[in-house]
Amino acid sequence: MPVRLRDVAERAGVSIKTVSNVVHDHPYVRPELRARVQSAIDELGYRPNVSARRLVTGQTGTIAIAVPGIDVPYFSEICRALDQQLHTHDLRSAIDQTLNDRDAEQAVLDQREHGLVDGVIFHPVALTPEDLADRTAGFPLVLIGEGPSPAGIDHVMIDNIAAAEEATNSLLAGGRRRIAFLGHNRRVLSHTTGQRLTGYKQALKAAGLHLDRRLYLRVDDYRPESGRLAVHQAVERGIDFDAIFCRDDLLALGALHALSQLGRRVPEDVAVIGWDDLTIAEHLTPPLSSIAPDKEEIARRSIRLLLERINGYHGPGRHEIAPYRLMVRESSTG
Amino acid sequence: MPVRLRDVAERAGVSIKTVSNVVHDHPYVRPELRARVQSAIDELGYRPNVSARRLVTGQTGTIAIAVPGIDVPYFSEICRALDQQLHTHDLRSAIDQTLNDRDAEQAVLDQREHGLVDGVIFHPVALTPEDLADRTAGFPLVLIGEGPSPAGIDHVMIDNIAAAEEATNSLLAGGRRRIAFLGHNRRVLSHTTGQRLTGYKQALKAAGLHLDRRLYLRVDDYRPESGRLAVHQAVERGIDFDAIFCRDDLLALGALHALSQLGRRVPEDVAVIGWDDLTIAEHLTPPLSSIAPDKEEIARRSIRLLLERINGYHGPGRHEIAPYRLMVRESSTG
DNA sequence: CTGAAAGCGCTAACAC
DNA sequence: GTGTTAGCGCTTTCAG
Repeated sequence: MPVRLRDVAERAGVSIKTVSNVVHDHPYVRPELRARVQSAIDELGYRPNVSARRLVTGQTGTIAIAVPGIDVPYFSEICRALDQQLHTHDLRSAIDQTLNDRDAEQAVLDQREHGLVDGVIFHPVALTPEDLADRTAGFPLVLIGEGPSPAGIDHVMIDNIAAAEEATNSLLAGGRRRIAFLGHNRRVLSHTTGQRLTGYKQALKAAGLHLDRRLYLRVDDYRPESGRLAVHQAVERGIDFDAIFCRDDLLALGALHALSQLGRRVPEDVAVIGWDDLTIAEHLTPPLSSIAPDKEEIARRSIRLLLERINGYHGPGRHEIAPYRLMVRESSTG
Repeated sequence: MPVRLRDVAERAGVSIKTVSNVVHDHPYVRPELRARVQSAIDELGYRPNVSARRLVTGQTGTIAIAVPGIDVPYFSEICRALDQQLHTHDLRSAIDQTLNDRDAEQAVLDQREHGLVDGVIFHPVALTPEDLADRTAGFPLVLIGEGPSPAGIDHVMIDNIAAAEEATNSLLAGGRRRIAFLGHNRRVLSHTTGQRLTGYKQALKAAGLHLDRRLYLRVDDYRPESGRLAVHQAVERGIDFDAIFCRDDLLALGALHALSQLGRRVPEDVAVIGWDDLTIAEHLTPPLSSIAPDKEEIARRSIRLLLERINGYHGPGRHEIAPYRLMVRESSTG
């Protein structure tokens, strides 16, 4: 049923090779022949069979992007950037959701199947450093995010500690002294949260403030609702704060919601800073200050590193730091 | 370099077929042999080659999902639902961004390459009815969204007119009389906007209100910033309104932002209703009322229709209406 | 129950 | 410049 190269060749009265040359825009095909072949292609509606091509070339032209959840805005935005940039390299993306599941993350390391993609850009969250170290080496892989990064593997991230310190400092500069940290994990501290918390602590320490662990507002996950509840609970317990530094914008959204419900004005009574600078951040009420990782740059660098691996680089793991900016908006001003 | 079936066969001292049987969990393989083969697989680290398998079976086990933008929250949420449900069918998804580009949408209809996916679930926005009608028939395709739906093609959507009417009615029931419609297109009216506008008009007409075209707040695109600007402009022009029915939640976000900047209270001065019921909607300030399309059901139905096509159904196009709910929250209450 | 062999559609040497 | 042909790794009849 499907039209093959051979069918086109017969129709045009040429050899398979000539058709292939036309399909691949090979130069040195007599214009007359080219035209004849092209019309045979059009008439027959020929479509190259990707699987056959992949089988023989061993290349798929596809890069896997593995993230915890495609509908988590930060990852949606990262995926959009990666996908778009991959297209400029004539590559396509294949997005994988790991849903915070360790087995699913193991599966992306394992590459249980061969010939599906040429490499993978991976934001792990559930894997341990050992998991990563154990991986079957060789397959082109670049890690993004704040997870563990064993020696041999390329990694792109922003400087979370510095960014958290800067955010906290801007709160301190605004005269805030009781700064809560929203997003401490109720169970094990995640890599991401840990680094942001470290920056927060460093800033407080540098300012000569003592650390009040009651200001760690804990959550089980990073849904806005969890942020909202955590802030309510803190207030119920009589914990006093004049600012909240949030682990990410989604928790910050929940915090804003809670503060509004509690009748606390933002930023007058409580200043709020988030992280990720989601597209929606500047339109929240009030517009949300946020750490803005340079997502385009994260995408650009991880693609570059991966392509080098695919093209044969076998050296040691590279560790790249992408830029970020602190976007100061109304939620933390004044 | 890569380990092939043959390598495993040699190592285990059996034929290729036997290895294949083990890989596919074929019954009737002597346990002893199975064990021997399995350990050869493990020792060698055998990974089946997907391209080869696809070439011979003609199946990819992959469904394309084509949407305008993967970082537009509504589509992220749809993609998440589709991807997750496809996994329960042992299918994987391949997400395509068309970026509102007609050529890119044409390309998904065209399927310029063969053997990449077994079918596609497609939310077009830029295609004309003729484009759709002209498509090379035969390839399994299901449309979602409010775009044109020519006779032969399966389509899943919600009843936009009824939903818009219901939303508008709830505003009317709250005593609102000057209800603006935010999201009218400055140039050509999109299918989606058109249907929602129709429902809005019908509700006003049924209530005996006359239509004031000055209440159509126009935009060039659906970014929050466009919604914010449109509301500012309306106020500057002295247009008076006590409610805004928004084409979608992102525009509604911009509207809330504008109203906050203008010092108009929501819902006291102006009630607001959005559309899509994004995850963030219930956490906005104030929580946003919204039409909630049943995304899981949209995913479920479109997958079902597509699988039927893939499994040989060649009948006429089906048109399915998925349910929706009006989520009434603070932004439109009182 | 296991083995041998044909061929999926394409690419790329290698001739001509 | 164009044609011939040998595989890429796997599935799948069909024998045994």
